[in-house]
Amino acid sequence: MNARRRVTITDVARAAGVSVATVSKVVNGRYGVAATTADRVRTVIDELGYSSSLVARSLRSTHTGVIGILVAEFEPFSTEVLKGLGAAAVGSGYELLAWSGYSGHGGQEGWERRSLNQLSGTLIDGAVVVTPTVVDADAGIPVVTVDPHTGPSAGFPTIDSDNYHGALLATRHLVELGHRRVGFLAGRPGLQSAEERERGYRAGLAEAGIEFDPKLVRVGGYRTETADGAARELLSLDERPTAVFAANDITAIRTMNVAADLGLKVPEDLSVVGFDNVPESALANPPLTTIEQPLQEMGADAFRLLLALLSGQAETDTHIRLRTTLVERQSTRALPG
Amino acid sequence: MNARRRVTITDVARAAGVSVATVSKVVNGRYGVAATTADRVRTVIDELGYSSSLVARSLRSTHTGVIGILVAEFEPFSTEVLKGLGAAAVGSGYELLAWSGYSGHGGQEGWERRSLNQLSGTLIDGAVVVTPTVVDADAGIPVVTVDPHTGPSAGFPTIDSDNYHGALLATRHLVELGHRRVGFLAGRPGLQSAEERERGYRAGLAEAGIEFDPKLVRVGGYRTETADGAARELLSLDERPTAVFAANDITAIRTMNVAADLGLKVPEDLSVVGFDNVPESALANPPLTTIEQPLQEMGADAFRLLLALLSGQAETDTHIRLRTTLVERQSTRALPG
DNA sequence: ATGAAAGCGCTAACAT
DNA sequence: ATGTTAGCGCTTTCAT
Repeated sequence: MNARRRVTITDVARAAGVSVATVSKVVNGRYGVAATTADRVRTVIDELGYSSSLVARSLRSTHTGVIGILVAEFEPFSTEVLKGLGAAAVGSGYELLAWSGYSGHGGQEGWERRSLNQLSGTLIDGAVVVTPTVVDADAGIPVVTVDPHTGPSAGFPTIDSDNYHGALLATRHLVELGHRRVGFLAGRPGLQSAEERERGYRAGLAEAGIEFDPKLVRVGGYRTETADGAARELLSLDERPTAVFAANDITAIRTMNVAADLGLKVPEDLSVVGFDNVPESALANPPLTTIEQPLQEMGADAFRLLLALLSGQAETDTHIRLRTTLVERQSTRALPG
Repeated sequence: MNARRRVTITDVARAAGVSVATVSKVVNGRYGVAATTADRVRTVIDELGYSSSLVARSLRSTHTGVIGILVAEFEPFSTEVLKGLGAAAVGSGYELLAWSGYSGHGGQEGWERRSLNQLSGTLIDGAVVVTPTVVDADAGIPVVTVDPHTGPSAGFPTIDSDNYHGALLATRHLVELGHRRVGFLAGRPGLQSAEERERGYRAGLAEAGIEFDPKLVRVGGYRTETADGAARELLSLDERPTAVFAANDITAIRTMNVAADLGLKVPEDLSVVGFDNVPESALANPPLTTIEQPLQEMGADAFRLLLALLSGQAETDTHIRLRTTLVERQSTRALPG
C-alpha cells in the first residue's frame, strides 16, 4: 500500500539515543528526565513527526482522554446531537470519537452493546450513547444515554426531552387551527418516546373535546420505509384527516411527499406537523411546522453530565429533561370554513 | 467507577477450557478447530457477552475493517459530509469512526497530522480527511481528502466541488437582479477554495461589465469571529453595497445579522448570497439564497474512492470535482428602480 | 486439533 | 537520571 511505516516510540528512542521509557516520560511530562535530555528528545519528536499511537497507549493505560459517542447511524438526529457535544468538548481536554455501530454489520440488533464492548475498557474513558434501545448495565465505563428508547428508567444517567408536552403542543396547534379530524402517524411501538407522543396526541384531542378515533392512527415507525404505506392509508381514508401529526420529522416529510403523490396540497388540503426540528425540516417543501427538541443542547448537556460522572460529581440516576417547543413554518394552516 | 471488568479472550478461554489461541481461531473463523470445540467456545462467548477489543485486535493485525473520518470539528459542513459517508458505508462491511481532532487541544494547528498519526497504522485501515489544510504525504494508510484547502494538487485523491463556477453563479444571480454594487465577503486568504470563489466573483462582475472595486471586498475568513467586523465595515461604507456575496453560509448568516443590527432589512435593503448550502442556511431568517455543494454526495464519493484505493483499484491522483448550483431562497431580491 | 509463545506500541514499576 | 522489563488483549506462527 504505502511505503512508510508509522513512526513509533522506538524510532524516537533510537534516534535520540535513549530508551523508550525516557521518551515515554518526556511525552507524558513525567519527572525524572534531565532538561537537556528532554530537549533532545523533543527535537527528535518534532523532526520525525511522532505522536503516540492512541491504540497502544490505551491498551496500557486506564485513562485515554477520549470520549466515545456511539450512534446507530450518522443521520440528521444523531449529527445534531454530535454538533452540541462537539461544541461542549472544545477546551475540555477531551477528544471526541464518534462511532457508528450500525454501518458495518447488516443487523441493527444490539449495536449499542457491541459498540460499547469493542471500545470500552480501552479506547474511551466514557461514552454517550444516542437513542439506544438496550444498554448493558455493566459497560465498565461511565455512560450517558441521550433519548433512550426505554426511557430514563434504565438506570443510566439520561438526557431527553419532554415528548408528552411536545406532542400536546403539536396537537393543540392543529386543533386551534380548526382541525377536528387529526391523524397521527405513530412512532415505533414499544419505544417510550413513541408512547409519550401518542399520549400527548390523545391529551390534545381530549382538551378540545374531540373523541379519539383509532382509524386515524397508523404506525409510521419513525422510519422512511415504514412511513410511506402508513401515510398513504391515512390519506386514502373515505373521511381523510385534514391534518396529520407525525411522530418525527422524517415521517412527516414522507407524509408530505405522499400527499403530493395523491394530489393533495400542503397546507391547503392538508396540514402536517412533525417532531424533532432536525435541520432537514426547514429544507422540506413546504418548510415543516414541527416540535423542537433542543438536540444540540441535549448533546452539550450529555457531555457535561459525562464529565461530572467521570469526576464522581454526578449520580448515575441523574435525569435531565429538556423543554419542547412549537416551531411554526408553512406546513400548517387554518381549516377553511 | 463501575465494578465489572471487560470480558477478555482469556476469560472465555478459561471458561471454555481451551487456549486463547483456539478462541481467537473460533472468533475469526480460522480452520483447525473441531466442530464440537468451536460450538462450546461460541456458547461461552454468548454467555459472557464477549466481543474482542478493537484496540487489542488492531494493535496486532494490519486490517481492522474500520474507516476513519478525520474532521477539525463537528460542525454543519463536516456533519453533512459525514451523513453521506455513513449512507455509503452501510452494508460495505466497514465500520465508521469519526474523529474530531480540534476539540481536545487548544491549537487548531496541524490537527490533520496529529489525528492521522494517532489513529493510523493501527486503528483504521484508511481515512477520509475533511477540509485539511496540510496533509502529510506519508500517512501510511490510504487517505482521501474532501475539499482540501490546498486544492487537489496535494498529491492525494481528492473530492471537491466547482468553487469557481459556484461563485460565478452567485455573482451572476445578483447582477441579474440589477445589483451593481456587489460586496464580497472573502474566505480565508491562502486557501484554494477562497481564491477560486474570489475568481468567480470577479468573473461574474466582468461578465456584466462592472468594474471590480477593492473597497467592496473584505475578508470574512469563513468564520463567525472574523466575519462580524468585516461585514460591519462593508455595510457601513458611504456607498454601501446593495448586495453581498459571502464566501460561505456561516459568514452569510452573520452578514444578515449585522445588517439587522444596522437597521437594514434583508432582502428589501440588502441581498445576501452564501455558499455551501448547509442545512442551517434554510433555517436562517430569511432563508438564505446560496450555492449548493453536494456535501453528502461528496462524502459518499469519498467513501467509494477510499474503498477503491484500499483494493488497489484507484490511482492516488484521482480527482473528483462535483457541480455547484444556485439555490434561491428569500435573501435575495431585484434591486428596485 | 490444540496450545505455547512471540510480539504489536506503549506505560509504569522497578532496578541501576 | 536513565534503563530494563513485564504485561495490557489479541493474532499468528510454530510445535506438539
